[in-house]
Amino acid sequence: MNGGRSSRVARADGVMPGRHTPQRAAVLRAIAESTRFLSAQELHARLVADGVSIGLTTVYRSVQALARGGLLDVVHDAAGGRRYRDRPAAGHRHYVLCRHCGHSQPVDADVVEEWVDGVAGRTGFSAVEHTLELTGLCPTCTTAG
Amino acid sequence: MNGGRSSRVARADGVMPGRHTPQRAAVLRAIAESTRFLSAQELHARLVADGVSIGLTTVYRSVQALARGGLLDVVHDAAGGRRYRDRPAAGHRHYVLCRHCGHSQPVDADVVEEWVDGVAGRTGFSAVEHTLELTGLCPTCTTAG
DNA sequence: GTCCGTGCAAATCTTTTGCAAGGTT
DNA sequence: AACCTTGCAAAAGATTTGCACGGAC
Repeated sequence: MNGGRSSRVARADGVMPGRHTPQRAAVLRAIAESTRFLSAQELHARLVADGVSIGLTTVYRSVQALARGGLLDVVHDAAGGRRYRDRPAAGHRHYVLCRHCGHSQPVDADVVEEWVDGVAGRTGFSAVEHTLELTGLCPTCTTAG
Repeated sequence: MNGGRSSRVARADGVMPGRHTPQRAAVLRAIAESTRFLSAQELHARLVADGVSIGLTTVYRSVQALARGGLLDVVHDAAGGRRYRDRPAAGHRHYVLCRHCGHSQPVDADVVEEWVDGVAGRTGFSAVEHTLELTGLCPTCTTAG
């Protein structure tokens, strides 16, 4: 999907920094294909199941780099582990995750963003950053009961 | 587990599930005394430093029970670990944490709560729950920094 | 050719569990 | 006396790191 042939740091291309390797391409692809937040372990299992030869360590390092670069969004699961999902567009996005099937759906959180901007002024804190995680039961799982 | 049994000793500062022991009282006291979110390990270190005889396991079990009972609020630190703080009043509260000194300050998030209520209707998800964490630099650290 | 990415094993770290002893009610 | 809580040691996991090799540029 990306024609990332440029030397490096092809941000506009949506490619991770660093060299182009089959493993990284696979991680990127696997993440882009899921609407669920996946843990590094799940991601690794998926890749291996798909016949990709990749080590768990590499998956960890990949998602780490991608998250650092802002290409992935991260949430914490109940156990405290990290789960990743590709970030649909530039900027900060929030999601509702289904507690039952794991499906995630972006939600428009402009109201929250604005509120957060105001927090700085109201509290005296500076450089305020935020994390917002929503969970629930998706329409399908709600119906299926 | 806990489950609101008939506890004869209703404490002035909150209901401690289960029996009344010196260790639990100490955990409760230590948590109530701090405006910082503390990890189980930090809490344990503090207690021991204060001369309280208590095991790390007990601290873990205590915060676990307290959080489950809604007496503590929880956040995740950068490493994914859990940190606890007493919940100032009934209901759900949110805070801004100082990334430098760890101090935390409750913020009024009614706007967000209302927005969250609307998310269910807008997305089709049901039983929506949320987690909101804010970090920044507190006034003191902003000035000093 | 150089440097970076990979991957295995081992190391770390946080949190949980088994179980016997002691405290509470 | 009955049952719960404690706490040590060990277990269970998740994530990171050391190091040597192979591929990317």
